[in-house]
Amino acid sequence: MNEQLKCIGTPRFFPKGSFLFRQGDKINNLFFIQRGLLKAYYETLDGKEFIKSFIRDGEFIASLQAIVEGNPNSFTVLSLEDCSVLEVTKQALVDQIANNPALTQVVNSLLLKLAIKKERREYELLCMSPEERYLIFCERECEIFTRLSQNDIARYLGITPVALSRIRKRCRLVGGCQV
Amino acid sequence: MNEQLKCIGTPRFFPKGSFLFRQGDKINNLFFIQRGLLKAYYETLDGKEFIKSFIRDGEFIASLQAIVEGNPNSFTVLSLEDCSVLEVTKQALVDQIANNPALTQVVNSLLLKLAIKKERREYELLCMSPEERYLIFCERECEIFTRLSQNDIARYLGITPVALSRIRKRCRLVGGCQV
DNA sequence: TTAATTCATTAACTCAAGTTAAATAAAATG
DNA sequence: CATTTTATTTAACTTGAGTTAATGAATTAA
Repeated sequence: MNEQLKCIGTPRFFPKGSFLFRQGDKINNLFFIQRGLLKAYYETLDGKEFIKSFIRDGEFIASLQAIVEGNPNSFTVLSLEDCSVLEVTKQALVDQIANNPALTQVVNSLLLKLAIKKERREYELLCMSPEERYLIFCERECEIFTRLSQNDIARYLGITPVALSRIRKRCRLVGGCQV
Repeated sequence: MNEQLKCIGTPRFFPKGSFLFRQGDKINNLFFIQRGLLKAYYETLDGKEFIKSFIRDGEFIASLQAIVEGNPNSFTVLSLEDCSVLEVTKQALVDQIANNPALTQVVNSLLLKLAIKKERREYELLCMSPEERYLIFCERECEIFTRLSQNDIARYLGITPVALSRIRKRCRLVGGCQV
């Protein structure tokens, strides 16, 4: 979390189960998470949910497409726990960058980190089986793992809760994964 | 393609079927494509191929992880047609940015575009079926579609050529897709 | 033009994920 | 504590993708 951002942001509290923003909204804000846990997800017309990412303290969430291209936003962000966040408007960020060019570097490195994160997610969805994705998720996200429901984990992996339950059983039998 | 990049890049020619770089290499260069078509792909130990993206004129390809974090690069880039590219070293780019801060904006917008592109790919891999991915690919990439083999298209969609052939048959029967 | 090679389709079979519904288990509530 | 509600597991069945191998079509080379 950057100190310079704190100056231009508004602190906000979102109790567990509240929306930061929703699919279809016009968004012009970025949210820097200071405490808590959230999920960003797509919802289809027939009510299916696909979780894009979990966002935790130290990370930020924004709809690039909405902010940059002015499109209505394509996903929903919901708090899974009580959350303290810093809300920054696009305008405040742009103004601040004008005053303080060093901030461009900060934005640059955030974007770079985001691109790398998305590239890794692409790799996992493209090259790995649901079972492999589950195992690597247990390992890498072990800290938030216990704070999530099977349902949410399944929707993040791109499978149904039923399929995840079967995968967990398989892993238990093999003895590799005792989570 | 940015004029400022042209000054610091070296023009190179890659005939069809040659590698720009390979999985495992240490890369410090970015490549801006001026003409041609390439594929970037992951290769597994047992020889399976997964195509990360196709890159065409006006786009650039680089290994962010390799350049930023100094890791060995995780994918291979191969030319599918004769290609004219502009090779820019990380060092030249960094130097140029020091001299010319405006270039930071250029890099910023490239990164932003990349992040948005990856977000769209994430959406397709997470939320869409192989069949839906195929149909949207036909539609959106119709220009390069005819220049690609079924094999490469399948590996981009995350399925086997056999599965793609079956999908094409299904679509033909329905009559929706006559590609 | 033929032969060789590569690319695409089809068939038969296996396996894992989706779907629906029922059965447990766990958590929240009165 | 008992009850309700929610979360997770299991079962039975369907569907679609992977695998292997054979066939057919299109390209390339001789």
